Amino acid sequence: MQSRTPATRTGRPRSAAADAAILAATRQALVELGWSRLTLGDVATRAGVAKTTLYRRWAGKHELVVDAVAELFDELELPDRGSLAADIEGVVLQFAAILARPEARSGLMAVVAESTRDDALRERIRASIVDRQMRLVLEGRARAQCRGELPPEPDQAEAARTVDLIFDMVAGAVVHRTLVSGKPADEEWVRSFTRVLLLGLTAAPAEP
Amino acid sequence: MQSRTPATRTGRPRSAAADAAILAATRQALVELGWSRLTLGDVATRAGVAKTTLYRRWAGKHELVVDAVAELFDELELPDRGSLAADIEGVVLQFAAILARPEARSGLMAVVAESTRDDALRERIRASIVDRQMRLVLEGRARAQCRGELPPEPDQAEAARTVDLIFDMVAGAVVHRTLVSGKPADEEWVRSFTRVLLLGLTAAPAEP
Amino acid sequence: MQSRTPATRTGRPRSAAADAAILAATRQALVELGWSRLTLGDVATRAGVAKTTLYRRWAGKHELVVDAVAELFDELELPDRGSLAADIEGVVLQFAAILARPEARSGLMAVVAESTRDDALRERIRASIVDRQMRLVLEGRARAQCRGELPPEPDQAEAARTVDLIFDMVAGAVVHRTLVSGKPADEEWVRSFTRVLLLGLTAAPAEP
Amino acid sequence: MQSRTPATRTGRPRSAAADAAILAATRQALVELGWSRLTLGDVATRAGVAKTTLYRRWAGKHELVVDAVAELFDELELPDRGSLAADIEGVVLQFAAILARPEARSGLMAVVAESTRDDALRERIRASIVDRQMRLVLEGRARAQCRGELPPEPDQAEAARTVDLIFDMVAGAVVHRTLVSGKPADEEWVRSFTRVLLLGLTAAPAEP
DNA sequence: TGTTAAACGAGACGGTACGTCACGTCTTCGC
DNA sequence: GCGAAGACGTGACGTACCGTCTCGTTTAACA
Repeated sequence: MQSRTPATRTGRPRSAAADAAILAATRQALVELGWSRLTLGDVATRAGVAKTTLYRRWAGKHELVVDAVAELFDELELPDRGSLAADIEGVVLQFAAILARPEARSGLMAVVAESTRDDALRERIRASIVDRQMRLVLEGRARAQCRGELPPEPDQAEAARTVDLIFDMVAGAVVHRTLVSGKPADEEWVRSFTRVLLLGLTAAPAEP
Repeated sequence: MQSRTPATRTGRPRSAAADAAILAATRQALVELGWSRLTLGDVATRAGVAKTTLYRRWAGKHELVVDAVAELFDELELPDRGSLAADIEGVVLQFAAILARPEARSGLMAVVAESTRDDALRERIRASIVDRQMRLVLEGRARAQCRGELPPEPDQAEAARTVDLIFDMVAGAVVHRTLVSGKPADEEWVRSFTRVLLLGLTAAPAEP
Repeated sequence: MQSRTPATRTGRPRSAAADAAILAATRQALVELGWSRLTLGDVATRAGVAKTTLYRRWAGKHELVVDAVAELFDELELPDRGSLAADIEGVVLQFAAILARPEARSGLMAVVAESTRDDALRERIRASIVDRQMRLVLEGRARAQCRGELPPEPDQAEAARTVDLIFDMVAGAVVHRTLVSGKPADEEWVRSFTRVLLLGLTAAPAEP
Repeated sequence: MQSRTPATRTGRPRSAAADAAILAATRQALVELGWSRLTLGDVATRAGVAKTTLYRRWAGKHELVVDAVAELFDELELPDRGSLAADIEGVVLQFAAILARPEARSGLMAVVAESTRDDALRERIRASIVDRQMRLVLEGRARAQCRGELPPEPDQAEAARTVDLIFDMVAGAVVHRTLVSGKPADEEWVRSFTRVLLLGLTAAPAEP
């Protein structure tokens, strides 16, 4: 998670249990207190761990919360629901369900806000959170192409741009609906959204 | 801005110049320091104002930044560009230009993050920022209906839902593109986005 | 005490009561905890004062304790007891009484220890504590010369050296007896000490 | 402190070397950092020893420093210089030379300070440091009595009191001169001091 | 034109959390 | 089976901002 290279052989090894306890405590604190009132001292106490142990593993509040929130997105999956529309609706609903949880709501936007000034943090978010979501988009597209619902992309670069666009549209719409408009991304909304998106992607462009 | 009712007659009136100076100083500090390193003491110093004066007008960092950022959205306009597509492209580009400015990037997501736990703040954001944007969507739709590009909406509630959906899709996509993906919402991207959105909306059958 | 020049006119003035409360709390903590277990946070709490207030006035534990202990020496006086021997015995007993108090014992040697590496601290100790004691030696000598018990000193430099010597002998003996040997400098000991000292001084021929 | 020669004794041949290395490292750290900045982790590193090893042998910083400083006083000797005055001058100069060394200055007063609250520490200091010095006083008195410079003491208790007094006067004066007044106990000062002391002890008491 | 009451700058105040440091204890593994 | 390496819980450190509170001083509307 945070230690890329073990590097050392000697000495007492770091407690793996501590990592899990800290991340769980972080999520719990996010639920109860929200981002701005969450303190690392409190997280350490909840985890039954010393503050120093926490600082040995994470550089600060932002990094810690990225890792704690990232674990929430582990549950995102893309079971085959039979059609592209159903697949999209399914994954959007899953995504909305995660964003409906207070531990995600409180922390996610805060770390994104900070990432506009901290490239390392942005990279960490990309690797831990965004890529997890992006993978589903790629998977869904491949599956739809297998089914023949989408034509195979001849142009590699154009394909990447399209995937980016779709990803920003999907994730952006759900995030905005949930966190800015403050309304639930429920089944009805998801169905409307999916219809517009899919139609926009598959209908023949009536360009002049 | 923040004082609904002056209520008093006597005494020295509040300096209007101080308000402007404080908001300008806030934006300057956002540019230089970002949200997390911005302090109210520093803002007061930059504005040539005592901390007390600042606290007399705003309850805290979040409220202050909402107002400071909100002013950036005053410049959003919807000149008639001749077609719905052109109108959308125009306003999305304007929106993207604002989000590209560091004083907006740094602060916007932070207050949105906090608003997930603070209803008064959410309401303030809605009134100061979101409504300014939503108005353009309504205006654009009305203009498109005048032009005959869109059919008049018979169902009031359905119309409101559609406007909400469009708004979340537009704002969400631009925000996600700019702040999460970290890529510019340039003309090419905006054209692609607009094509998909418009196609999805206009080709949409009134499916049950 | 610590602020030589008030320097400013504007702003909220510092609380004089806080100073007194902090120094009293420091002495109380010295009594209960001793030097090494005394913490500034605890002192602040005892004084009913924020830690920051304490740090605004003193640079650290050493400086604070110097001032707190120095006040103990304010009570040193030299009433005329009729003879040089009686004067010396009186002041040595006073000095011993102060060193017998736990708030002095705990702190005094600690700051002296630190002063061997910190010239500013040494100077502060000299000004706050040592000079208070030295003044008594000078006063006692002057009074003895008035009485005719001691001859007037013709050589200025020699006189200074003698005063320094006497001071180191008096203060050193009492401190060593009390803090190193750990035995009380009671009346009997003081009488013996005074006899030796006085005999050594008055019988001393002006040997080259 | 690795022993190059294996010396395949399956006992602990390193133990003695480690002790010496740790004490030497302690003194070196005292010189470079002084008491308050000396840390046991640093001492262990300097000695090429694990912190664990250090804690197995000493209970803490105070105990360690007592032992490290005590070794400095091993060099105190009392060669026969022919007269009581010369003997005193000699030993006082030796004592002053030790107190002039930074490893003694920094540590000695600190442990004395702590010993005012810690009886075990006081006892350790007495046994390791004070008795070493006291022995010289006893030795000097015995030698002076052999020479006939001092009369034999008939009263045992009175004799002990006198020795204590002399010891406190000698050690106290040198310590105070060196560490509090911050001036060197050089030959001139020592000669003056010895003259006063000796005259005070040997002259006939002119008591009324 | 003088009163007067609020707003102003300055900055000290009681707090809270920060991130660091050293302590003294405890694992783990290598020699 | 020591002993180095180092992670651990603990707790104090000194700092930075917070938001509040005096102060003494403008300053503009009212009298």
